[in-house]
Amino acid sequence: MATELIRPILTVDVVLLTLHDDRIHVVLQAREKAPHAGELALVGGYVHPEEDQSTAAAAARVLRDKAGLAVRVLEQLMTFSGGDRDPRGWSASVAYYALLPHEEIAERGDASLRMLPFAQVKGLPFDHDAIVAGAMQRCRRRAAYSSLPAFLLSPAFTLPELRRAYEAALGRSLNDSAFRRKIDELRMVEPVSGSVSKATARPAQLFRLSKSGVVEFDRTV
Amino acid sequence: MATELIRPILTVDVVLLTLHDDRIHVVLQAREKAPHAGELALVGGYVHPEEDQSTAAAAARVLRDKAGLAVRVLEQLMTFSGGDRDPRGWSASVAYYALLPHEEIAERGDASLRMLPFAQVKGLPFDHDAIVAGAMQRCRRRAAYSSLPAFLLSPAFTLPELRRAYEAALGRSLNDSAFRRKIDELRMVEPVSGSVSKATARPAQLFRLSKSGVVEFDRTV
DNA sequence: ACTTGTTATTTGCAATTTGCTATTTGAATA
DNA sequence: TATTCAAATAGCAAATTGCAAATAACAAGT
Repeated sequence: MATELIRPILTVDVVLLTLHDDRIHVVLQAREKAPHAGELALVGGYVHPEEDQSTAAAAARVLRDKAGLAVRVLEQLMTFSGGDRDPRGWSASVAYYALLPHEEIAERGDASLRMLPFAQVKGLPFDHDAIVAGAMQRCRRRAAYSSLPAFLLSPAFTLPELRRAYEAALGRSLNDSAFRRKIDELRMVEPVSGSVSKATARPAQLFRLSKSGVVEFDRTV
Repeated sequence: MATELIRPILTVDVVLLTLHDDRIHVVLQAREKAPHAGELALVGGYVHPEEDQSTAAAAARVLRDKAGLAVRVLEQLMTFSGGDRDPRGWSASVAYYALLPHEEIAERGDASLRMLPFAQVKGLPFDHDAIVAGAMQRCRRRAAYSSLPAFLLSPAFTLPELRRAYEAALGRSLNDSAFRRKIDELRMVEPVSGSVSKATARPAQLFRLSKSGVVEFDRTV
């Protein structure tokens, strides 16, 4: 049957999110090739069936090869498709989102990476604006009942830092004492020895996640 | 570049969910062609780039042509991919889930459709077991803060019916009076003239959704 | 050493939300 | 007309959440 012969282009795109200045930032990279060469866009690339075990593996490979990054959280968002989204033809892009601490980008990330506050991300090529918007919406919702925002931070963090990560992800401020109570009841974190001095005030206790991956809770955070 | 020439197979699969006997059922169809000809599997098919505007359009087309159904809710779940999931080669399947009232299937659905309680769905070909499990998990979570379960019912329904739909979707029983209070506070439904007699007891008021699509709430239902 | 400023952390209570149970209502049936 | 059944409502107890004051720890200046 002829239709089986027409196979669309399959790509992956990764929405890299991090925290800076108490705001979620999107990590972008100037495109090396046409179309839209030179323009800032999501980190992405073709799926290579002969070497990628899955689209998730393709996303991890692209992150590694093009951005020099390894992430602790890489989750699939959804697939964007159609004949108009890419001038090269009918295509489907499996979009992923990844969270990583800000230091990672500076220390290990490719020098070509740029960071933009989410609110300022617009005018990206292809349908990348929609992909970014979708990723933020997913993260917002997921932040409400999971440990996801903790992955915007280093493995060891303070409770005020964790609260600010949640606030940035949720887009609203949280009551501090209620937040601590919840984190405690949900058994989300455990203390690690050491503390952080914030220069001119009482130092905060350091914590780490009690489970290594993203945990979903029954209740809201 | 050679890798651009190797394009994987792209398909869509739809997890059709409905309510029967207060339990979520999955609608399956015997496959017409190899591989796995004759076996029950998800309704699905190839994406046809020349006629499908998007994978969502492909899913709607497949539902229409292979199952004879039009659904009010068709949402993307996620994409399943890899070299092992289909003997025809490296493939990606964009999975969707759809909800529809039980009567629809009997009245308009193709005669080849079969309905199985979710708990009994296993041993499906390809990775369809995983796709069904993913769809149920997504629906469970989404049911907690949206009007999704209402789409398992006819457009006009009673509050006891709506509660049972939520209970089936959430997998736990709900307190009746607390449920009514929530539905009221969320302004989810509005009464329609007429009522339903349940044979031997007080008839229930009929309601319809106040918004036509799936609505997400800030609070839990 | 002592005071002041700043942020972390704890505590207690008020307000809200939720869970539970009993009561009332409306229709079919005997 | 009395009885039965499920729908719908009402009222209170328990749990959760929001808020604000009190306390703690450290740095820097007096």
